[in-house]
Amino acid sequence: MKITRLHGFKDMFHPETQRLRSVEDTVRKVFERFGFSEVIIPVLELSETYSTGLGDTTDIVQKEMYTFETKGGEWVSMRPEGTAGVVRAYIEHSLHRKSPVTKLYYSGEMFRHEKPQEGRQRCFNQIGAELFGSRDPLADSEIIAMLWLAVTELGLSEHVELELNSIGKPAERELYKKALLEFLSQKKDSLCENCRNRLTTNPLRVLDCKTDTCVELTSGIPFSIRDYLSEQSNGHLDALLRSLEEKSIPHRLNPRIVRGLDYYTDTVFELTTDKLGSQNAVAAGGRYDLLVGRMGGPETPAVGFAMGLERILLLLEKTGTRRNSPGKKQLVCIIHIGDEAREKAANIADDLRRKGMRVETEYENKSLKSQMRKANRTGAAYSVIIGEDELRGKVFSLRNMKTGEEKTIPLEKLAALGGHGDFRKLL
RNA sequence: GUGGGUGUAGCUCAGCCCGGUUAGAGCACUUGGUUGUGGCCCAAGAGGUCGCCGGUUCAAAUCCGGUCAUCCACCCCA
Repeated sequence: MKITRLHGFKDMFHPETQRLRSVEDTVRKVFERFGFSEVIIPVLELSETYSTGLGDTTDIVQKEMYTFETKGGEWVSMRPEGTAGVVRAYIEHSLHRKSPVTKLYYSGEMFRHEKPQEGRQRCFNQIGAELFGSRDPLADSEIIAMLWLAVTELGLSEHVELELNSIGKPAERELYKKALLEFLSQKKDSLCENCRNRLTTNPLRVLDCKTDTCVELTSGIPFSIRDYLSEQSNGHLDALLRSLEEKSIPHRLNPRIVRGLDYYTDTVFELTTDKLGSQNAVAAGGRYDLLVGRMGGPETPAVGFAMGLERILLLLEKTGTRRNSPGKKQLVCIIHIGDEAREKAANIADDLRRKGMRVETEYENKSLKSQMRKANRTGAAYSVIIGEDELRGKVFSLRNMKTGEEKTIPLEKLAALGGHGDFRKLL
């Protein structure tokens, strides 16, 4: 039996790894412009970090976490998302004492035991940001502005939509939920089977259903969550909307948005696309004013979001969005003929690499033709050829692979080549 | 957890319905096309337990059953 990777896990190789890192880098730089600094936290935490953080009843905690007992008898879980761990670290290091506002971002792999499908893996990368210490709507607005700038710099702003909503405080939400339940129960028969179950599990989710009859039914609801929000929550939402208008950030108020995590209060938002099938969210977040307190820290308001890097990659691919890649250094291939030349080639390669150049050479004796083919295939800009003739004359042949131009040059010139090793000057 | 699709060379796939000699193609790889020069072209070569197990049959990649893997969709989510 061959050993294979775990179901739902992916190996990633060259051009893709580069694309992912470049997306990550772009986003990271935007975050830093907003004054966020990176936090690196463990992939493994005590399970209660997530059960109290995300809520016992959430799907993530109930059935999607990789949880196991350590030899020491502790129950631990692989992180299914970033916020809970960042909050734990925020509390553990008493960051609230160091500064009234703390802005942190993280990037890394998350683990969820879900059924994999397009745009959904059991291990995926998220980059996310959390702002602690402000309950002002301007903080929400800044977080959203940062997300928007990130997708703009990624070239994706045309392909995504920013949807937001307020789900108020738990007590307000409960009232709304109750009213919703009452309304929906009366029309139970026109709901899809799923939604009939949701009535007992999570009535808010019915709003999210895509079934035609459910959409029709829910769009006829004569009241909205805003009717149940406190003056403060409504004011918060209004102020946020106003700020987004002023920053000209396109957005859509969508009263149907509900989030899967318990910790959100007031603002929730999603960055969605219609180009990834049912995996339509590429980033999501919101405000969570109660979480720090709930996890044992001082009452601290906070807002944040996370972005799925693989989904961003998929979206870039599907929309044919070109990103200018950082551009690799030009490659030089050292080609050798004969044992003596082979060793010489190894030394020249080493020398040029110390000078900062990108250099390839063949380890074994191969024909000139095959080495040239390889140089061509790997996209070398120049070839340095060391054969018996060159060795005897203490020279090397330098070939420009694009033009085919070739010249014989004394070896000392190679040694005297400056830091950048500009071969153009030699030709 | 539920439903559907697909498993044949490193990759993308044909062949399967209508069982039958050494299981194919393209790409990639290796070597060569007269002495030490790449790209195009040409030739040769290497590479496969036809996912696995069992059944039917004189004979199975092909038919049947099971199993595993993977993908897609639902659920949920980034």
